[in-house]
Amino acid sequence: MPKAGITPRAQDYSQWYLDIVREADLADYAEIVRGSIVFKPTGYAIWEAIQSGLDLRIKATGHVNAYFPLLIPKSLLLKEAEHVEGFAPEVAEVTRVSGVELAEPYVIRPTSETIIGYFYAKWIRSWRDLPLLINQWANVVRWEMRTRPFLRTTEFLWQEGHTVHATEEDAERETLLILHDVYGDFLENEMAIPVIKGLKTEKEKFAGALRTYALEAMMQDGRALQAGTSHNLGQNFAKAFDITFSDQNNTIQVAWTTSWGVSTRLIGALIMVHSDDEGLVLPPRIAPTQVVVVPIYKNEAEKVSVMATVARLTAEWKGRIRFKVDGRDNLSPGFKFNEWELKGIPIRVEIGPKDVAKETVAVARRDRPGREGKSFIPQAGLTEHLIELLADIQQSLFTKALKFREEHTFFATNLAELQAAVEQGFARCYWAGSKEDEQRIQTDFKATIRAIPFDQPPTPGPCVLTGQETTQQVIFARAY
RNA sequence: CGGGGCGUGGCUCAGCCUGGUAGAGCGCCGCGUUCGGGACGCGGAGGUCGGUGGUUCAAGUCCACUCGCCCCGACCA
Repeated sequence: MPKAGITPRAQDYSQWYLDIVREADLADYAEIVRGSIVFKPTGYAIWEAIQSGLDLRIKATGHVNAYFPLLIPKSLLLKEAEHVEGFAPEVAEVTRVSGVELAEPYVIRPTSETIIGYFYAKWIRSWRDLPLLINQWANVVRWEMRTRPFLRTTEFLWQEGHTVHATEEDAERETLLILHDVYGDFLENEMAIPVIKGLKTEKEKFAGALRTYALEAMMQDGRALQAGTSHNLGQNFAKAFDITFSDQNNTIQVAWTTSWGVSTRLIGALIMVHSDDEGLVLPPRIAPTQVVVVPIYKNEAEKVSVMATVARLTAEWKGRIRFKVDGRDNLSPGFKFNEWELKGIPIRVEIGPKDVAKETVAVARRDRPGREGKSFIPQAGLTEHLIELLADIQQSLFTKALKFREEHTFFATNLAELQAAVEQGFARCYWAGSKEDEQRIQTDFKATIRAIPFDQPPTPGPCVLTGQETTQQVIFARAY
């Protein structure tokens, strides 16, 4: 039974997504600021959980955090030709202050390669200064044409890593380290989102990059969402910003740089991968609250004994389970059950007079909504049971998402199959086409090459478009 | 930016065609009864009708402009 206020996915997937955002109280429209949202406390708490999981991994791989200015002199942005061209349409400028025209306008950063490049050129003198491994948590502004809460907003929050290396190999190793050990590990193990990792085509790569690697996830409507990118910038930015160093032989060398980022879009991915028609579903490792306790009583005497039991049981949870007790007196238990399901709390524990008498509790798991996911278990050993259950929910969410992706991925040998596949999910196929061919597929089928996956076949086959023999397979999909 | 739809109490919407001074349900506040899957009764508060300008004796209603949101498309994390 779908919740009041939530459009079923099958009826209108876009509307379902917006309903979840509103009903789970994640965000509010900042209708006075075009394309912007307010991250409400529940939505921001999810971002904080994402931040802490990523920050841990970013630091574990040797990076440190810093912060660079929001405003970038316009002249700096213009230094890398391909980069300018890529971002020009979506850059906002500050041209006047107090009514007076500025001698040189500033742009609000759409990303920080340019201003960071300027400072890196100042800071780096010797091979001993390398590698330089810095990350920043920041907001950026891109004036996109069409916005959607979390998935694409005018201003968004993200982290952007910017590193400098002495050799091309080092830069490439860094780019892949981030892709696998930071993003891939975090997405799959913390967010329970299975990803396809691979290389972007020339058409899809970051403006100014040598090559771009990305992680692509499948949403429940079969569309792809780029969850993160890691760019090997080669020497393009180093040349434009004069990032050079003296090597061991005292020869001046141009450095190699990388950049990589994930954004608050991940919250959108989280919603679209796991949630259902009952509301939000949060993986336990990301959920700001993992267990909610709903006490049940109908008079003061029952309240006293129930709350005593709640206090005794939850005392053991501190430091092991993130939980809260819903002590609101004005709402019925049934209302609370529905509300916490809507908000995606992984486990609900109900404790009433019968449980006090029988030394049991009712435990409901969110990944199986309604009464179906509810069982009565003894109070003895409850803490361990809940911890195991959280791990089980985490695992089953990942397994379910992976199964969905596999069931919606099809191998295409011709254009008709390719079209049919991208209407359902991902199309995997041999590809030897040009950039123009890729554009044609996009025009005809609304699908783009999301990735050239790392796992490639041992044997060649005919290109889905040209028929030419090739060993390269790609993933086509409609994308967010 | 192009095509379509929509802005009226916190939310969902009616009223607009055919101008006459604003309504419903839910929510909210108070009191009481309730409480194991979205409780009920009684009483109450709450709206310069997205904004600006115009037409008119009179505008939520008609006209123009503008801002924002949603859907589809092109651009993108």
